[in-house]
Order: sequence, then C-alpha cells, then structure tokens
Amino acid sequence: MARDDKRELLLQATLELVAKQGFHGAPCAAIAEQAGVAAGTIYRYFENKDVLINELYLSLENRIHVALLEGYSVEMPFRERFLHVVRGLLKFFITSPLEFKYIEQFHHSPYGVAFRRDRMLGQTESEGCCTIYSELFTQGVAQQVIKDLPRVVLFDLAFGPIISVARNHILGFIQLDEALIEQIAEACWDSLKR
Amino acid sequence: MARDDKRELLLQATLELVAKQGFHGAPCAAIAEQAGVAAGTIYRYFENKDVLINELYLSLENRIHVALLEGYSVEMPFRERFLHVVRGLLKFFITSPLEFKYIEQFHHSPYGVAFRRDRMLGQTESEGCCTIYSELFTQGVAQQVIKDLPRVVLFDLAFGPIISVARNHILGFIQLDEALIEQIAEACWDSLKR
DNA sequence: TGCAAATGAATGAACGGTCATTCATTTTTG
DNA sequence: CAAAAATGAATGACCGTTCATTCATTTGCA
Repeated sequence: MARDDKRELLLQATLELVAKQGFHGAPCAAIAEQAGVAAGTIYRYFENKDVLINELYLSLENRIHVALLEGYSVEMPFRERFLHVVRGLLKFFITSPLEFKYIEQFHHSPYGVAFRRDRMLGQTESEGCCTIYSELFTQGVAQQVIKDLPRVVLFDLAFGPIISVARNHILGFIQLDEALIEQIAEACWDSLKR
Repeated sequence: MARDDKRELLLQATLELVAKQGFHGAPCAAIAEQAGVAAGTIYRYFENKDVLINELYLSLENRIHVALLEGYSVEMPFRERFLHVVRGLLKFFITSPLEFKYIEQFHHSPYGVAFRRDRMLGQTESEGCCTIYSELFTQGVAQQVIKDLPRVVLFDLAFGPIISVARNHILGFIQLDEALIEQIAEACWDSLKR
C-alpha cells in the first residue's frame, strides 16, 4: 500500500469517528482500528494526535474554499455573489454531513480554541481563505446595499442561520431541497439588505 | 454551612470551570477545589458527575425561561413579542457570559447529545420551556405576518444569529450596546417578516 | 541470476499520567 | 456521645505515546 493511502485512511477514519461520536469517541486506538492499522502507525504519518486533528481540519477548510470559488466571480452583482456563497455553503454542508459535524466538533473543542488563538497571532492580514467574505461585506457596506453594521455582526446575521439550518438538516429535523435552500438564502439576504 | 449552600457552591464551581476551560478543564478534583470542598463531597450532593452537569444545565435553561417571561404577554402585538424574546435572549447572554459559555459547551458535548436524545424520547408534547417560541411562530405563520417556512427553519433564522452574535460579543470581537442590540433584533425580524 | 545483508514500515505490549469514583477514617454537629 | 458530614488516599479504567521487535522488501555483491 502506498504511503499516501495509509495517511488518507487515517484522516478518513478520524473524520468518521469524530463526526459520529465526538472527540471522546475517537481515541487513537479506535482511529487506528477503523483505519485497519496498528496504533503505533499513526505516529509514522503524524507527529501526534493534535497534528492529525488539525491537519484534517485545515484540509476541510480548504475544500470548502475551493467549492465556494466555483462559479464565483467578482464581476457578479453584489446580491448574486452573496446568494452564491450562502447557497454554496449550505449545499456543501448538507452533502458532506461528516465534514460538517467534524468542523462543528472541532470549533467547540479545545483544539478549536487553540487553533483560533494561533491563527489570531499568526495572521499578517488577509488569510487567503476568509478573504472572500471580508471583501464581500466591505464592498456591500461601501456601496450602501447592505446595512451599516460591524463586519462581525454582518457575518453572524448571514452565517448564523446557515450553520443552524445545516445542523438541523443533518440531524434530520428538516429536509432541505433546492426550493427551501433558495428561500433560506433569500431570508438571509433580507436580514442584511438595506 | 447549610446543606444547600455547599450544593450551590459546587454548581457555581462547575459553571465557572466548564465555561472558562471546557469539560476537559473541569475534572472532579478541580471542581471540588474551586468549591473549597473535598473530591468525595461531590457525591454527597450529586449521584455522579453526569447528574451534576445535567442539573446545572437544567437550572440555566430555567433561568432563561424566567428572564424571557418578564414583561412578556400574549396580548402584545406579534412583532413586539418577537422583538421582546430576541432582545431578552441577547441581553441575558451578554450579561451572563459564564452561563452562555456553559450552555454552548454542554450543547456540543456528549452530555448535550445524550440530553437531547433523552428529551426526544420523554416528551409527551409541549415541554413547558419551549412553548413560548413554538406558540409564537405558529401564530406568526397563521396570521401571515412571517414567512411560511418550516417551524425549525424559522427558529434557525431567528436564533442562529443571536447565538452567533452573543458568542462574538463574549469573545470580545464586538461590543454590543442597546442601540446595536436593537439593530440586530430588527435585522432578525427582517429575515422572518413577509 | 542467486544469495545475503540492510532497510524501514508496521506492530502492539507496556508506560506514565489523568480521570471518576469509592470507602475507611476523621471531623463536625446537635 | 451518637449520628451525619466531610475527607482524601486508594482504585481501576482509559488515554496518548513510546519503543523493542518483526518481517516484507530492497539493495549490494559474486
């Protein structure tokens, strides 16, 4: 088996266990078993468990970024770009429930706290991935098409409902389809537009 | 020291430790120390740690419920009742950062998962505490003043941003004041209203 | 080509540390 | 002084990580 395969197997095993059972349900022994590998083997591919957890998170962030960029152009009218991002996020989440759950677990764990602290310290300005959103909202405020609220609040108004709706879909409390996604995206827009 | 005092001390210690450091940072030994008590004493007041954690959560849910009921009346116009609840929640959260953080930690931990599962099984209809919201949204849809979306989606649109904004206030990324709270409540209303 | 030596990936038992919980003992209370 | 409350050392379960050992594969040599 090629080196990268086993590495990928370990990442996938971690994704599944953490998504389905949380970090408490994903000890190294279980991750190794799920990957069909011995516990010690983890340490041939990752310096330690923290590194494994964090690398998986980073790769998921990147996959989202790539997905959102598809069909996105700074030439599009503002409202369209906003709706594109909202729809894109929702669709990514509901078609990738394990990834969504992993990200949520990560954010609310000590890993997420440490990660945010480190990113805070290490950010020398635009961090590549968050640029889309920042740029979008800054333009919207400047063009007076959305409410003049602090950037962070605009973020919360737009993405708070998205996360919440995605979670409830994944937990089976609602069934999102194209039509409902469109209505939700429009509702998010309503809360932002002037 | 009266019996209830020591019990209260343990609940308060748990609140503080979990809020500030998460469940990982709140082992029984630390909770006992913070409460000025020996580890074994915990088990004179709570059957085990799970019970302590869950009872604390229930008491916080109840405090929120009581706070929201203050100044609330089913006689008020629909929009006013909605804004009352949104403002009330936001104000409760930002004046009770420890309580907010505890609730978030709880929701995203194995405790929260088990709790929701148990509540699902045990609910014989309206569970007292959630009645306000359910009733509110059902009426709003019936009176055609808010969008005709699934109840759960309305919940998400209204409360997703609230949680998100409260978190960012407590983490110090924004400073909420009366004016900003009002603007946010209005924005939530915009996303719901027809 | 055929054989021996070297390599390094994989293993999993073992280790040190942390945790929730127990219980024999001590302290407080009425 | 008897009963209740509080103590904290001891216990066993579980965790992440290490490392001596195994063994399939590759390399070096005649």
